[in-house]
Amino acid sequence: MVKKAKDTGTEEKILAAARKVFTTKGMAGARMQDIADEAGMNKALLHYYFRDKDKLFETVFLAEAQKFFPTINAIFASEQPLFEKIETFVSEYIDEMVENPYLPWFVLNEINRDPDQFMYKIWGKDNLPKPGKLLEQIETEIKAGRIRPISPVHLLMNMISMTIFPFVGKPMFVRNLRLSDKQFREIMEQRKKEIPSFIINAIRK
Amino acid sequence: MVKKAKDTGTEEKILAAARKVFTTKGMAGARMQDIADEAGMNKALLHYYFRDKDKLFETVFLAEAQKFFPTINAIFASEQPLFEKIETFVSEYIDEMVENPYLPWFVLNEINRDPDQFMYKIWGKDNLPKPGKLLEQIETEIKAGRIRPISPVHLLMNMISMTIFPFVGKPMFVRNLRLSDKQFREIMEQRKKEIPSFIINAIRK
DNA sequence: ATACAGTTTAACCAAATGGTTAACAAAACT
DNA sequence: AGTTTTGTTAACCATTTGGTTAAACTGTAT
Repeated sequence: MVKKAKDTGTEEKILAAARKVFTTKGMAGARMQDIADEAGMNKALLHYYFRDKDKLFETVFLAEAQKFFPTINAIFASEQPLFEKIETFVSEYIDEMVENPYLPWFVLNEINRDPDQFMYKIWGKDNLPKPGKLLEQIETEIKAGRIRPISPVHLLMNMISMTIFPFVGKPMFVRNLRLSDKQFREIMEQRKKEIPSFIINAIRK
Repeated sequence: MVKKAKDTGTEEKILAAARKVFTTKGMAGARMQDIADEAGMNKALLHYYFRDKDKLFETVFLAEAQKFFPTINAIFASEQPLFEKIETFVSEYIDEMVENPYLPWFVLNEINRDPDQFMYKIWGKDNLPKPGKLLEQIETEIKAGRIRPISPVHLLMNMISMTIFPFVGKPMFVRNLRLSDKQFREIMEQRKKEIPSFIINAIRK
């Protein structure tokens, strides 16, 4: 009853290939044959390890989605003061996306395909991300007169938007601002400081 | 040689149906039969009016993309002072997207599928959107000491991100913040004021 | 009425695609 | 060794899907 002995890691090869194909072409556009080719093996093997296309996709997708919503709850719920929390959030997200630039597009695509089904898979029924604490913190700061009055929802949206959107719209930005890939990465690196400072300037009294 | 006489507007029906199906399922996920069903007619008619799937898609796509990049160049190049220009941009874009919420996702999806091909189709070879003037304006304001020093590229990215991303990530926001469709629309309406004021607070000295 | 062009449909076709199967190879086990 | 279990492949199958065709229908001009 030992686990598969030798094994060059066929299963891993499949997952890697599937990830590549699914993330670039999406579920509908991906072909099982493409994945088999990419993995350098027979198509039937995909079915041997992962029953069918749906199952394979779901496996890949869940693994990727975990990256996209990483320690989000931990950050939201932590005891850090507001400004620090913003810095942590922005910085960690950008780091993740610099390494996997296709991620936001892939995940958002799925969310759009079937929002309810999706959210349910990621967070279980009740493990929803709770921005509640963060929203409270914002209100507290406003009442204490330390930051300008702003609807917490808008602040949250602004932060998330500025952090994630450049990656979703990367081809657009790269093309229209005539950026090289290296330049783009540098700019994203800068944004880890730039966004928090932008936000803080906007709200600090 | 009169134009097609009668005509209940078959061509328009096809386009409307195709738009609906393509924008919700994407090019790869859309089925010609779906479109025919949606339009209430025989599949062959689609080919009669628009040779093949690619042509039909391109027709729909170009029409939609025009909405997404509407008067963008006019705004960028106008003589309005910086702060007003920001207000105009945000406000016009949000108006457009409130009416066609699927638009950003659809267009960005295509850009990702084939960035070069796409950009080429939208703006011709040279009709690229020129953020140059806007970027200059920003630099002028900085030199004049009226706004804090900030890289124009970041400012541009921030503005575009805050404006567009909430629509791309709508299902995510709606779900996690537990918003009704009506509430979402109200929030977007608020953002027409909120975003410019947020930006101005962030950069004004 | 008849002819005729443009329009619409049902039936059909070939290629693509997800999935299966039966045979074969390689370990693992006795 | 031989036998059983696991991994891998080529060939195959059924369905889906984009696209075609030939016939039928519609209106208009002759």
